[in-house]
Amino acid sequence: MNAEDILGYARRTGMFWSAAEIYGGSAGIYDYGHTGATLKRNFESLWLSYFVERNQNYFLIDGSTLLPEKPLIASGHAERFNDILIGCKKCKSYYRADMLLSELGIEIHEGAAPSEVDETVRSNSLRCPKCNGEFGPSRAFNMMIDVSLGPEKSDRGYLRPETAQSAFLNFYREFNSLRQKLPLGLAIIGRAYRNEISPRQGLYRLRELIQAELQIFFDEKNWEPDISDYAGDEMSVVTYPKGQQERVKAKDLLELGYPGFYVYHMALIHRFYVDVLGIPEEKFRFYEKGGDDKAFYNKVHMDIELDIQSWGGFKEVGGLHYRGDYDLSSHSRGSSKSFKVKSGGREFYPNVLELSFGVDRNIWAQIDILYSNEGRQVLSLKPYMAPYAAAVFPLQHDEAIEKEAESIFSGISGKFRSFMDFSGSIGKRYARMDEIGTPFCITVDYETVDNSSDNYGTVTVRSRDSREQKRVRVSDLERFLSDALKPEF
RNA sequence: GCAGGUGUAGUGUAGUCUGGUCUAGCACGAGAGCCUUCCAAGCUUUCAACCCGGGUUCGAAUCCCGGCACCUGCACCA
Repeated sequence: MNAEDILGYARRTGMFWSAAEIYGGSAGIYDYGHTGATLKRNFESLWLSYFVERNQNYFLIDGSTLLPEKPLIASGHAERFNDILIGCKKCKSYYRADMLLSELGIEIHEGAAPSEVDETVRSNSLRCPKCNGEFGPSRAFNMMIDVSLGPEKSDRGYLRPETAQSAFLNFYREFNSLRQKLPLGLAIIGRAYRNEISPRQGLYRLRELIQAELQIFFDEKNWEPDISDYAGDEMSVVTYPKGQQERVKAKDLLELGYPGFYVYHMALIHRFYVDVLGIPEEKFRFYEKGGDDKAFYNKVHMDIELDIQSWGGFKEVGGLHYRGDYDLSSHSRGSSKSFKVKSGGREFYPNVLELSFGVDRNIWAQIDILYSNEGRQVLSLKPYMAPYAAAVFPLQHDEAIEKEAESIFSGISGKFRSFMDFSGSIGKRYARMDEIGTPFCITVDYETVDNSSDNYGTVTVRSRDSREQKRVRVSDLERFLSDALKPEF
């Protein structure tokens, strides 16, 4: 399926669509509908229980999406997001002023204003390297979305460009509140904002996006998660600078020199995608970034990539970044407070390992990879991911059957997200549930309500993928569902 | 932001070049009813669209202008 097909599917089935679409919408801003919002929530809770809640040292926090200017100056975002763009009047090519000038061997101080860039261009009589055309006036382009605060709108703030900053800003308080133990993991699931120039391809490049991030603060010299269970796990990795995709075992990565804690989390992430979400092995890989592609503060930087047909191949859906002590040291400088910690007779800035996931991209990826419209239309989500856990159908229009169906629905609907439908043929109702990935359809038939039948008090439960049915006692339904919906980890 | 393309019911489309027969067709879909003892069946019936604004014309889905949005490429993507 291409991106258009997925958007059509998503609109039709209540997954997501352009925000404010009745006014024509706006690129890079999406709303989730009744199925999409639940799918997203399921992904978030699964992520939370898998990566965060299973570890006694990791905790969920929440942070404001609106931040004052200062922390974002300290983090480097204000400066680095403030590129100056300069465009050729003739061929309309745009350049980043700092890159253009340094290529031409002209020095200009960092943070130069557009007027200074224009003056430099004028005094050096610079022209477009492509067509020798004249440059128009340069202008600042800020990837962050700024807001003005206060009655005079005099205080500048920004919508946070990544959730990570909220974790760094709150490290000090949480570290003390949690009695100064390392490692300490702070997880945030929330929204972030970037003024992307050209948001496209559905949920790939968004101006408002949802991130699920876990920032783990640790002592670089003293963190060795037990990797023995994972040593033999084999996964696809493109290492830098080799640039070739290979199958590598976790223990081999250790020998290649990647830190143990890094490899441990690679294996954890790999299992999350393949075992827990059901992504086929060959559609998952790590892609190591180096050189200019790597953020300067990262010591090791791997993108988590999935092979997504509608996006034309392997695309980034998350990242595993060893950020060193960049974050706490820069906020120490920025705030004039020390975030060094004392441990083992040493005083140091905790290092940070960041697990970062784009929630929207992961939702799209699951639809892309797990939806099939060849023959039957089925979304093969893991049962615990599906927007509805179960649907309850009366086989036919019949008073006793419908009454029993309603009673079953009210019995399970508070515990499992459930759906009920009385209309149309049974096959059509099954098909509708297949399309949005409902793993189980519970059908009340004549035997259910016939006390002379051997099957009295039982219903048929149809599995989405096999279409097979088995009879389950109504009184066992709750246990059946809770077993079947248990996440696989 | 630049260039090109596109914009018709919930979805996918026909019609646009060559203005009228378009009271906008089709398929899927959705609703109501009938039928039906398990996989999008059938029958009856209903619902629903020309992106927005202006202009030309006796007459505009169709031509022109402006806007908005989307798609593709370029540039951008700490």
